[in-house]
Amino acid sequence: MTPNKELQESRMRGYFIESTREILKGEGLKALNVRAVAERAGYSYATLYNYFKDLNELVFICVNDFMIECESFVEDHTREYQPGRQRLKQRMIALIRYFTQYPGIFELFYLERMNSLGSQHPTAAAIYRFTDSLSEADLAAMVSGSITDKETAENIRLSLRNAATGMLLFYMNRMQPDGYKAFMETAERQLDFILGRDQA
Amino acid sequence: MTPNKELQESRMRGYFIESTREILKGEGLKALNVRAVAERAGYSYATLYNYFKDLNELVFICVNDFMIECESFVEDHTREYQPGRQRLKQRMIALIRYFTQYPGIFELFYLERMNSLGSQHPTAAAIYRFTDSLSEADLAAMVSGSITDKETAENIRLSLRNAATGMLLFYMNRMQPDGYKAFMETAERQLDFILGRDQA
DNA sequence: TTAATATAATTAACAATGTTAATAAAATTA
DNA sequence: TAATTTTATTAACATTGTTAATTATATTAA
Repeated sequence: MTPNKELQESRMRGYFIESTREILKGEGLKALNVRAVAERAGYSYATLYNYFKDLNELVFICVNDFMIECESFVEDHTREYQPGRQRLKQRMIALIRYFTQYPGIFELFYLERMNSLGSQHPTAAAIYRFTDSLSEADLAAMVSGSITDKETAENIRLSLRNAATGMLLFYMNRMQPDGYKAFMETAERQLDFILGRDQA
Repeated sequence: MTPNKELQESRMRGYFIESTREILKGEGLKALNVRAVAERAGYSYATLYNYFKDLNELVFICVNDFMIECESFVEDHTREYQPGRQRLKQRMIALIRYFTQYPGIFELFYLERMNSLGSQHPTAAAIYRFTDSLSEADLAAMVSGSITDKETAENIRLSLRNAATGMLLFYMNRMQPDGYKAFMETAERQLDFILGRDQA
């Protein structure tokens, strides 16, 4: 019987990745450390280093997973809409919902640790383009449907990105506006303001 | 001769505060630690604890100093303008300039460490209101001059705050858009978009 | 002025965390 | 089954924040 080394290794990696995911989703970055990850995975802290270069590697893997997860979440919540302005708004709302549900993931994406590694890291670049990738299709539809011109679409793209991350940053870091409901109402008003009123 | 205890203590505090300011402005948060602050101040690391509760206290003092400094910077750069939309735009540009000049201060204001302390801390609240306080007067002027209605002014206020912090966040963390000049052009376009074209 | 006391500063030490080196355990092969 | 390779664990080190113990300095009372 020839042991399947690759399968074994991939399982081991999986245990640590799953453990990291759970901590990040549950308690957030502050609670993440090598010993906590290893303990939850059922191994000693040093074992982790047999499968990953360092803790950051694990974090990056999770960031990529979360991006995919968030994208699916947004997709699932906007299936009934046609590409265009209304769907774009709903997509942004879904994005905001996802992050308020998992504040630790937002923190991970836009704050702290990303800092520690250089900006050229592919994961950092992917995060940078993340909200853009979510708005891309709808903006294209709006342009081709002559609802907006190209330049405005570009401004909307940037404004949406800043509005989403900005509002979440302030909401989570300083808990303002106070309470989820008030926050979502403000968010919706902001989105309407950026996306403009009916005009086509 | 009766020694002036208060003067002595205030001088000592000053040495540590100045040291902290220099490190934050120069090398940023990552380089800030108790031993570095104390060494630059010319004392042992433990001496710091005779004058400050902990490193965070020192950081908060600096945050407040930097807010005042930034406010003066903005004021100095917009003296020639009348209150209103044009000045508001210039004020935002000045704000962005200040933070690009001192990335460490931006990082300090909006990222990392603020996290570590609760959101109820008065310094956190002051940061939250910081951009609002800069835009307040001009927005009021725009409303009273019937250039915008109250609701729009409120939307502009939020959008400006998000745009400023959002663009800086992306620029500094991921160095995008590439280069200072391109960044400032994008920033100006964004501000124009948010503030709206001539309409009064 | 000098001994006693209070104040202030320093070194030693501890805890938490990331990481690596040395050792032990387990699995594989000859 | 012994030798070897692979994998996992414990020990250990570095960094950082913080506190305790110790030493040095300044102040006060005789």
